[in-house]
Amino acid sequence: MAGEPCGTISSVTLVDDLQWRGLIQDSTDPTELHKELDGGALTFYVGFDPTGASLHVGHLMQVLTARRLQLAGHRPLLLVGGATGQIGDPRESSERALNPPDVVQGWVERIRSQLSPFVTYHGDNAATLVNNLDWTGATTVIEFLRDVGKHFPVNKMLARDVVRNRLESGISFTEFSYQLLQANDFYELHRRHACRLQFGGSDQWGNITAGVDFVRRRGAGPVHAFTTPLVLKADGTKFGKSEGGATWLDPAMTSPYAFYQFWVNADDRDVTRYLRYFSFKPREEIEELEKATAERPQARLAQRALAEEITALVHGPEEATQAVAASQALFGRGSLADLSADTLRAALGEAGLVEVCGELPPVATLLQQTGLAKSGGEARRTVAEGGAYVNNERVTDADAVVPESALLHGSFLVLRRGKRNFAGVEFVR
RNA sequence: GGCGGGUUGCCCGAGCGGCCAAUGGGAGCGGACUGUAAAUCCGUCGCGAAAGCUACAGAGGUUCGAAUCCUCUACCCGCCA
Repeated sequence: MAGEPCGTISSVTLVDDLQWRGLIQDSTDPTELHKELDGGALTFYVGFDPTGASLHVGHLMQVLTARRLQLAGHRPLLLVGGATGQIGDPRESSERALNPPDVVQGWVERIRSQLSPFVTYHGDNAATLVNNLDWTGATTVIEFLRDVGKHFPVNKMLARDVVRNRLESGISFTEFSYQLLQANDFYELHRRHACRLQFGGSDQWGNITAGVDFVRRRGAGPVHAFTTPLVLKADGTKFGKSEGGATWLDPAMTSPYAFYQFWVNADDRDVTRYLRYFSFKPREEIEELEKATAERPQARLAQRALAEEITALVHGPEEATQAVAASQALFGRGSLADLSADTLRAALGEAGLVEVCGELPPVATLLQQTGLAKSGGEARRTVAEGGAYVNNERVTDADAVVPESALLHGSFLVLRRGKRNFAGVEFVR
């Protein structure tokens, strides 16, 4: 897992570094923020709502920024929203479906353990994992309406972008109330842990400033806040999606190999920005890589460096090394037959290896069994389109059975769909 | 509470009794060109080898035949109170 942070970055440079990286989109008071962040140890918080079984690369922005602040000597409170996750932050499009409480509870546990390796729990600025259900769960409706609700003018709440946009299509009182919970979180963390800073994604700006105001209205503070920018892709599609799904941090949902591939495939126009956002490499090194991308984009040096670093950070150095080796083996120039059995097995293991016993089924079935095609029809279509390969040779007949003589090292087949989707078959007699 | 409008495939959105597995766009997938990049062009896009099966919010009904008509239920959106 991620290495133990140990305050090595000089805190004098923190705000400059954050700014150079483009990590600060909005902030409540730039001067004050500067003073706070470049001053002594400060307690800050960032929240994650359990809206699924795992965090994904989109959350990494916040996770790694928290790590960055801790490395600079500040004290992180990582909040998992056991309460807010049961309510749902209003989104632009439409009302969310409520998830059952026990399901949300399960997700809370998973996300807590997922977050924990990114920060350290030792030293003066040890991190703490908190759950807003701890203070929200026991509150009565009357208390909440008196102590929290009273400080929220509905006219102001209605003016917020997301809410305003939803007035046409409709918004439940439940979602409308969401920002009260988040605002109250900031107050509670200020009260309990002397938290003085909250950050989050730019879509959280409204909720965050609501919290800043709320703390002040209750006579506490002052507290500060900033947001990180939304990660945008040059082609306009959503960051974090790849091969038809989200790129998850959970290795069971997105393998370390697939995770590595996600970063390796970054667009030239995006990769330097990603390096600044996500990498912990020093500025000079990142600038070198930017130069390399400008001069020789086809070498993909920046993509490789980024992919290896982030994979190591999320899945550990060993998994990262495996992913690199597997990628080299599969995408390398050389012939597959030249790879040693161990290398081949390891590479295919990363890409996804399926065992087949008895007799080899036709190619279409293999494509389906390895997950390269979702259905038999899709497998056949892929072959018809000329997108199916066995051992890097295009397959023309979906019903063809691969002869045993084609098995590499007597037992392996390398299946490929399109240019970059690999899977392996291990034939067991 | 009353009245009216809506709910279509991953998303948007046509269809308004047979010719509809359902026009079109987007996303996705494949090919060509490349650099595991972008842009572009081409193809493809419910499940099934096929026969066929399952689908147009849900449940019933009318009909030889329904996504299309009727009834009820759920949800959404308006207008009036």
